[in-house]
Amino acid sequence: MSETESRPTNFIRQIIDTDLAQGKHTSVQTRFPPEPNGYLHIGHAKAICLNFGIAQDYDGLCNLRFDDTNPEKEDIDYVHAIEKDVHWLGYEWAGDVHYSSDYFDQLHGYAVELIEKGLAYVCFLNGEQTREYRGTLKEPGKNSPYRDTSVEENLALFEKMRNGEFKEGECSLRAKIDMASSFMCMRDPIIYRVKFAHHHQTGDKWCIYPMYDFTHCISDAIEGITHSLCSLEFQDNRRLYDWVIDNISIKTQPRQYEFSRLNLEYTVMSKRKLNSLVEENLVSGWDDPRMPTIAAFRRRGYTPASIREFAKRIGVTKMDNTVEMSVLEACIREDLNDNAPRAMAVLDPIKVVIENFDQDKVETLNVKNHPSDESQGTREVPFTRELYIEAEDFREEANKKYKRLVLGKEVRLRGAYVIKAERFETDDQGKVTTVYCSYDPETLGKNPADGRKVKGVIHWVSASEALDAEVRLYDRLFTVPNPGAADDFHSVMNDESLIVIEHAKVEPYLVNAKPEAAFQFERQGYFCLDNQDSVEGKLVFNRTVGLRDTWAKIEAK
RNA sequence: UGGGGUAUAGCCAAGCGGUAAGGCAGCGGGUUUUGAUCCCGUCAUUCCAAGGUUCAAAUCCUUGUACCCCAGCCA
Repeated sequence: MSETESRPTNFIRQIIDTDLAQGKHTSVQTRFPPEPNGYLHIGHAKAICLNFGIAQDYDGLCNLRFDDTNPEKEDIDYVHAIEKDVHWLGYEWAGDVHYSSDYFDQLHGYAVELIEKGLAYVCFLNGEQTREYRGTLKEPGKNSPYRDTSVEENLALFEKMRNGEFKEGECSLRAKIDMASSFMCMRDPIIYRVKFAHHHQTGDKWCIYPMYDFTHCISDAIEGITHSLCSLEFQDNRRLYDWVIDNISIKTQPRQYEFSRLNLEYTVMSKRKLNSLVEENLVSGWDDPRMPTIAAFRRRGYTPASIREFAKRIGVTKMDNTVEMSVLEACIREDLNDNAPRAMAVLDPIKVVIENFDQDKVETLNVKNHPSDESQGTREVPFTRELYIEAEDFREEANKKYKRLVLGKEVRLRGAYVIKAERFETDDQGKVTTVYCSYDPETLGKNPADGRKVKGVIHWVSASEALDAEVRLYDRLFTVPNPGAADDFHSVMNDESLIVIEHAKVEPYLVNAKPEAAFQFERQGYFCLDNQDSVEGKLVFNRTVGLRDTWAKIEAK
């Protein structure tokens, strides 16, 4: 696709422009810093495109850094999944992957430095007491009784913490700042806690782990990050970020800027809710095509370019926002309209018998793979006496607005002939099973010579040559735009978010389909082969997104 | 009067004292062997509200209002 050529403009890029113009920086260094405790979702994609996009446009660098300071919640599997997602989106990080845990020795050193400066102390208040001492939003906290322990003793105590001489929760290292600060995070925040946990990178080397606020700013400084971009909820934390940097002997001064997270209509983005969808088997897994995860979008048939374009279109601001699904859908349709080869598939088949076509003949038709892009070539599509068409494409009678096959009238078979419905058969329930037609052999690749107008065009496949395929039609997971606001999201789940069509009929050329590669099934939408369940002998297609359907609107009126 | 943030169309979003970009969605029309695509047209006399400054205000000032975030040894 042709991604919008113009460079995005947003308040962060304006800050960078100013910094560069004023000589505050000569180059730009950003980072994408996920905690490896889950799968990336479309909201992370926004952050990835922001950070890597800025690095690209400013000839700078963007690091991939795993913010792995809480081993209990993290797993090496997530780091691999995240690396894959970032690469899939089309980005390359600078040098090796970084980990906050790479800096545990240095972090420890800076903690000791704070203690030596009288700016940190070991506190033996338990969790409950710590909370009580912290005060409330409107009332100041009070000083910990351990706040005035001598530097020497704190040094010894911290050493004992490090050596595993205290139990988890027994004590913590706290920065000595201001228990009356209006910023809750400045009320002597805990910067190290005891955890006898095995770490996926550092093994059992440590039994104390640094907290986010202490770690992140120092990691940024160590890596020479110039602009540290994070989401809005860290605005208060910026005061602590700056306090730490200002009070340790480190030369670089990274700056933190905050932007708003992405919210998407009809889905949820919180890790907790996504996790329960998986845990409760409400979806098949983290990559269930209905999920908002990167892995799910990949499996569903979204392209990296479409996600990047989406990130560009939604912009970057500090405003709370909830983007409509239609923006995402427009991005993938735009890409796939240009790039997806066309094919024909019949999802709800009824038989058509062309009575004046030879019984055993298989005519090979050459059909264009793309209506306007000649470079995509043609393919061979077999035409036979018996075909399948979509059940909804035939009616015994209909008004002039219905441009499909009607008894006694003509319609064009896409890429083939004009046919006329002569009679039909139904089953016991009255459902049409077979339509007997005649075809006009003079209409292949041209209109009827006598000037008859045939305005309808329908898709079809050869009954004998078509392949069986399972087709999965996905829809939004929830019935309301903001399911996150519901008391119980279970009550607003869309029970028709997945419709499985077991026996769809697809044209034979689709046997060559590759996982995740898109096709447009003409008149229906964009589909790709499922990357998990499609195996030799069993084709499984996922609907990425339907075509715009103005007929549905007309019909609804 | 705890603090930190944000208010521009249905949804995103430009705008940075000189008279409201763009995208998505919608609506109307044209082309079309996909009811797709494509093309054309249309869509904020007004920027949360009310005052004020100014020749000129979405932009500056004042006072309000609404919404989001902060009291994890999570990130």
